[in-house]
Amino acid sequence: MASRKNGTTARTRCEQCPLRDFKPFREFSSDELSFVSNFKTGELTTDSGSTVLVEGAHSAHLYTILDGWAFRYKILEDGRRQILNYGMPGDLLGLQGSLMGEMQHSVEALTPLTLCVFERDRITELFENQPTLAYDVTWIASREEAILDEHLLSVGRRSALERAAYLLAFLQKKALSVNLVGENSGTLPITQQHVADTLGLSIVHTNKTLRKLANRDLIHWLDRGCEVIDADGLAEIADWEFEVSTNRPFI
Amino acid sequence: MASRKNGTTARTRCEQCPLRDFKPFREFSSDELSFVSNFKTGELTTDSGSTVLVEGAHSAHLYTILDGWAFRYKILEDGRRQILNYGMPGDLLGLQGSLMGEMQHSVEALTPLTLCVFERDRITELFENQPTLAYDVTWIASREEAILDEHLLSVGRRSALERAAYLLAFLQKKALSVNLVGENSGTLPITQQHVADTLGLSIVHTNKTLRKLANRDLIHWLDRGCEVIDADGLAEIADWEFEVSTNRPFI
DNA sequence: CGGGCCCTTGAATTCTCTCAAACAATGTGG
DNA sequence: CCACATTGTTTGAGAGAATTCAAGGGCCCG
Repeated sequence: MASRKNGTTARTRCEQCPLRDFKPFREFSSDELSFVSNFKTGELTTDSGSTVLVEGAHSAHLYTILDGWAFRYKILEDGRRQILNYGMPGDLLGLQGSLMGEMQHSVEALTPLTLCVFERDRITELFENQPTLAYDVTWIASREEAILDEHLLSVGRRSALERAAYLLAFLQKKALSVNLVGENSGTLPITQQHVADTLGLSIVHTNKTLRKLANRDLIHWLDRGCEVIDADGLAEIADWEFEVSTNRPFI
Repeated sequence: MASRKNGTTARTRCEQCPLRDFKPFREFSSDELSFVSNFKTGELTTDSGSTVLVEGAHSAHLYTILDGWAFRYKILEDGRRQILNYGMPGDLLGLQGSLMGEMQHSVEALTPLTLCVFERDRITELFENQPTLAYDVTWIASREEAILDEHLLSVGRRSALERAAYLLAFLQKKALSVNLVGENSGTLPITQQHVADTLGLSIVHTNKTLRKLANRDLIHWLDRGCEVIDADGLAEIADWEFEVSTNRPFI
């Protein structure tokens, strides 16, 4: 288990949640807002690199990312790791564990994280009293599924270059939507090992593939991060279109 | 668009749904049952090979498989196809489209299918009046996500032999749970092309890989189907464990 | 200053793909 | 009933992609 800085009580009040100002998210009714405000039992801060949720565990909590980057992954017995998806502000962590008992994947912080903490046991309350929020939760689960579909298509059928292009375009567009990077600024806080473990490639081949993208001036690879220069160019290589989802929910 | 035999009104009454007799599914309260019975607007029968849902479409319907096999897939512009998952009795089709507007993948019948038909627009009713069923829908979405995670791990990190072993073990166990095959009988109604498109391999290499499994007497490959001899042996090769989910929901 | 982590590169090996060809089973029309 | 087209499986061989092994360099931190 990894280290955690601390777990203080709620600092950010839901009524003043900074995420509500972002374009992509939908508005809450005052009823929904007060429910969520009460549903949130605290806030958790973690170091970069710490493990937030562990495969096999029965976590008592459910989190929404308030700030920072995370990733979900699974590992085989001999250590081979597959990164499944990345989490950014507004993303829900641990829903699977809440519904199905045991976590089937782990979650690790890519940067220092700020998480809103919810009690797993109280999710029934949400379904019983807040049908619109329940719908939102299902929407979120369904969206995650759609993204996994796209990842699976990528890993299964795209070439190494296309895969890398897709991943970086995806991360850039997603980060952009929640202001983690700007249109022409900001870096993705990942290493080439993360890219390799997401694409299902070795680190050596990943390195050579990223070099090709860098040589075409689509990205700049920095010390431990990636600056995306031309996300649309990347998306084009991958034959991928980003669907701009406005009005998306979060809890 | 593919051909369809016909689309008659409900034949099978929910109160006498044959799926309710299977071990893995949970019981309904009479209230839930009457809601679902009313929620179901008809029954649809399709030929093997027909397309049930198309990527990009705004389907007005949502289906539960009552009988038969199906698969979900996505294709790239140049025709490369990735099969995402397989559908069997009790599985929900088209939820993503219902929640997010547009279908992001297609669904095709692997055998003749019998589907329960629901109206997309009425899903809000379900969330508003049936919190337990709403929870079930979320559970189902979440479970699909967990399966996709496992597939992604497989395609990303397992060797060709491990991948094939995992897939066949998965299909066999899943089919077994809904009586589509017996413990020592029944075949998976797939071609090697389906296996290839699921594993992200070429058909030639898939053929050679399946041959290895057949030579070890783990499977028998028939004309257009696969007979699994030793599902546990396959699962062992893949370092995979099937989680027996008893009491799982379906709509 | 040493150790650890990350990026980079070359070379040999292994895996997987494409191309090509054949055969078996099925179905159709004459 | 046979000729023929179609679909699915099988095999070999050469080409291409990706892996492992190996090694070196840069940077940060204790």
